[in-house]
This record gives sequence, C-alpha cells and structure tokens, in this order.
Amino acid sequence: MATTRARAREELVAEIKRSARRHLVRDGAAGLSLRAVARDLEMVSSAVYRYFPSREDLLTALIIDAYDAFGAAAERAEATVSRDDLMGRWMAVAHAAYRWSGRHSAEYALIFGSPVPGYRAPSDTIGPATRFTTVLLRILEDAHAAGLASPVYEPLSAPVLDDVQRLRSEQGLDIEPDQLAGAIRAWTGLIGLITFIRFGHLHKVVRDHESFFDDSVRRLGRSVICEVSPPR
Amino acid sequence: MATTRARAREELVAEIKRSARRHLVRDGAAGLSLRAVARDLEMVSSAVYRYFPSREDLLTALIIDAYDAFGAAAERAEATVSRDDLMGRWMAVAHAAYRWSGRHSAEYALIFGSPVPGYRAPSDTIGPATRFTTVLLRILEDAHAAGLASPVYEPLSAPVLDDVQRLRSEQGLDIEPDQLAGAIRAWTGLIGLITFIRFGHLHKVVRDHESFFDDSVRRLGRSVICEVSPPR
DNA sequence: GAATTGCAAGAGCAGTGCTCTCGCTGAATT
DNA sequence: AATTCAGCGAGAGCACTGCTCTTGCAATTC
Repeated sequence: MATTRARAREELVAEIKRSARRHLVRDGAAGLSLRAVARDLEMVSSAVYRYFPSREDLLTALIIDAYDAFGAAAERAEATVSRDDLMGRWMAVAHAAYRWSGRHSAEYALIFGSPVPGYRAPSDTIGPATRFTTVLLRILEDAHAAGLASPVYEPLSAPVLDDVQRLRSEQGLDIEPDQLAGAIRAWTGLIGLITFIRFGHLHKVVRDHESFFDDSVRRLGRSVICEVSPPR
Repeated sequence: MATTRARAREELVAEIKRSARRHLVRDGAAGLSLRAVARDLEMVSSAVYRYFPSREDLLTALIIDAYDAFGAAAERAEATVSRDDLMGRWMAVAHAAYRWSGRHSAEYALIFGSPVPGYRAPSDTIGPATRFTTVLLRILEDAHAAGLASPVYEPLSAPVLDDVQRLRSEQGLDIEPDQLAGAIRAWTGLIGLITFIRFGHLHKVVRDHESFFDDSVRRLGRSVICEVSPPR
C-alpha cells in the first residue's frame, strides 16, 4: 500500500480545496483561479493539474463537498429535535439551511446559483445532493406513520398527480400523493425563499430577514404537516 | 445637436448589447468577453471601450435591459385579462414570468442568479427592477378596493408586522398588512419557484414542470386573493 | 539494485480585461 | 471659411488566465 505517497496526495487535495474555498468567497466561482490557488500553496500552477485535471473538476469537487456539508448541517439540526415534534423538525431543518446559506454563501451560490451553460453535473453529485431531501422525506414518512394527513385546500391537477404517483412508486415512498406534492412544494419554497433572500432581492423590502423567513417557512410547514383536520 | 454622431453611437451601443446577449446564452455571464464581441462586430477590442468603460458596465446595461423586458412581459400579459378577474391577472403575470425565464434563460440568470461578489448594483437598476413588482401590487390594490381580504390562517409575528407596516407607509400602499405580507410571500414564492425549476433542481423529480408550476402558483395566489371567507 | 511511476518545475500558447498612444475625421467655434 | 477640438478606430503592450508539454528528480515497486 502506498501510504505515505497517498496520504501526502490526500492532504494536498484537501489543501487545494481549502484554498479554493477561500478564493471562492472573495472572487466567486467565476473568479476562482487555479494559478492563484497554486501561488497560495507556493507551488507552480502546472503542479495543481496533477490533482485536478481542470478548473471545472476542482469546481465539481467543491460542489460535491458543498452538497454534502449542506445536507449534514440539516441532519445535525434535525437530530436534536424530539422525533414526534414534526413541525419542530421541519423548522429545525429550515433554519439550519438558512444559517448554512449565510455562513457559506459562496458555496450556497455554487449549488443553488446560476447554472453554468456548458456544465453537466457528473453523477457523483446526485448522491450528496439527495442528502438534504432525504431528511425532509423522513419527516414526512413519520408524519404519515403517525396518521397525520396534509390539509387539502385544493385537489391536485391530473398531470401533477401523475408525476407524484410515478415518483412515489419509483422511490418506494409510503406517503399520500397530496402529502408528497406538498412536500415538493415546501422543499421548493424553502430553497427558493433562501435563494431569494440570500441573493439580495429582499434587501430593500424587508428589514428583518430572519423573522420573515421564519414566518414564511412556518406557513410552508403548516401546508404539509397539519395537526388538525384541514379547513373546508 | 450632434445627430448623426449620436445616432451612430446609439446604434453601435445597441449592436454591442445584441452581440453580448448572443454570447451570454452560449457562454454565460462569466464567459462574456468584450474581445469576442469586438470580433463579432469586426472592430478592435479597444474600440468597444469607447462605448462601455468596462466589462462590468456592459453587464450592468444587460441587467437593466433584462429587468425592463421582464417587467414589460408581465405588464403585457396582465393587460389582456379582465380587470375584475384578480386571480386571472395573477396567473397571467406568473405564467408570463415563467415563459420569459424560459425564452431568456441567460438574462433571467443574470438578474436572479448568483450575485457577483464585488458587484454593487448601481441605482439605475432599481427603477426597472420594480416594474415587475408594481404589476403585482396593482392587482392587490384592486383586490383591496373590491373589498377582498386575504385569508389569515395564522397572524403575522410582531417583527414581520413591523416590517410590513413600515413598508406600507413608506410606499403609501392602501393594503392590509396581512395582505401585503402575503403579497411578498407570493412574489418571493413565484420567483423562487421559477428559479428553482429553471436552474434544474426539479429535473429528476418532476417531469411536467409547467403543470407543477401552474399548480403551485395557483395555491400561492389563493393564499393572498381569496373570494370566500378564510377557513377557521 | 533496476525499472517504473508520481511529481514539481518551467516554458510556452492562446486567450482575457484594460490602458495608453497614435493619427484621423466630423463637428462646433471663431 | 478656417481653425480648434472632441470623438473615434487602430495598434501595441501589460498582467493575468486555463491548459499542455517536456525535463529532470525522487519515491515506490519489482
């Protein structure tokens, strides 16, 4: 086993990513320069190519790490809440996502920001990407197991129902269609809300972003998890 | 009046922006190159700097145009609907926004995508940026004038109520706080939803994006404009 | 110990944003 | 009508980028 060589390599890969993340927050994804990273580590630029065959590969590695850290933050927060407090679990995940997006804004923009035209996300990314949604789905499965239904203010339209039922059977989920559709809306709403706030579109409109976030997310949660029977 | 000179300048500015928009869809904002634009127009790169002092200024001009076109598309769609069909007006604006984001994905990413770290949006952008929200607010004012209230499933938290009341007096809006808060949520939800779909985060989850969009947006609308008295 | 493999270094290519200087030409001023 | 002058295009040049290739050294493997 090539231990010393492989270890040195792993450490250098980690150092490159660390330096790249630092440059990311300063200059954004567009400004991330392999040569600047090389200067940071006091090596020549061509040496970095031994570890990442291209700038895009380095960016991909950062994206995977970001998805993973984002999901991990959600898991940690959700684990501290009592299992039967479903609304509390949802709020914990939401606030963890919001806080993470603030502390790691550059990495958040990397995963939820503008798609790069030529870029095809490699299959390595889909694993870490589902980590976050898995936490959400588990809450919903527990809700279903506890006999809680979603409030149905309006029935799903036929094409949406089709989509949801296909997804349900594909993923083997034990959730009602209405509830699963609501979950997708809640997930979409959550990330959309965070993105909207973090990208600055509410700067001139709302002062207390966190309170607005909390209020909105609570309503999103109520539309999926409802302790009482739905109105109407 | 320097007519011929000024006209030539205006036309060249328009040609540069046209060429830049073409490059934008191919290579994204990060890949937009002033030199490529110059080659396109068969002029030397330094000549372009006579019209845009920097790459950033060119990008800013494109952002302003994009905000303007986005708002204009919403206005056009909303104008075709009968004034008293409030829900129809909301749906028209929403679908116009969705369609525009598909037809002009690069420009949409420019205004709603990742913020560029060093970039400060100049004050010229806020005018065109409000064009879209103005359409939304007018619908709400008409709803309020018609005596329609928003359903209140849950009262606003104190900090959110403060924010909304401040905004209401600052902008001189004749809308109930609950309704205005709902409008901000609906607006945030709409853009967040479009961004989420267009940036590809629903690709592996939902097949019929447009139906999902329609369903979600209709629910967003119902949470602000409600013909019946709110449940509970 | 010899062969192989991994690695850092350097040069080099094509591209980028941006600055500066150089003449020219159309337009306003005298 | 002659002259100043501002606007313009062209070109060279600087510092930077991603990426490739070759060279030579050192660590690992056989």
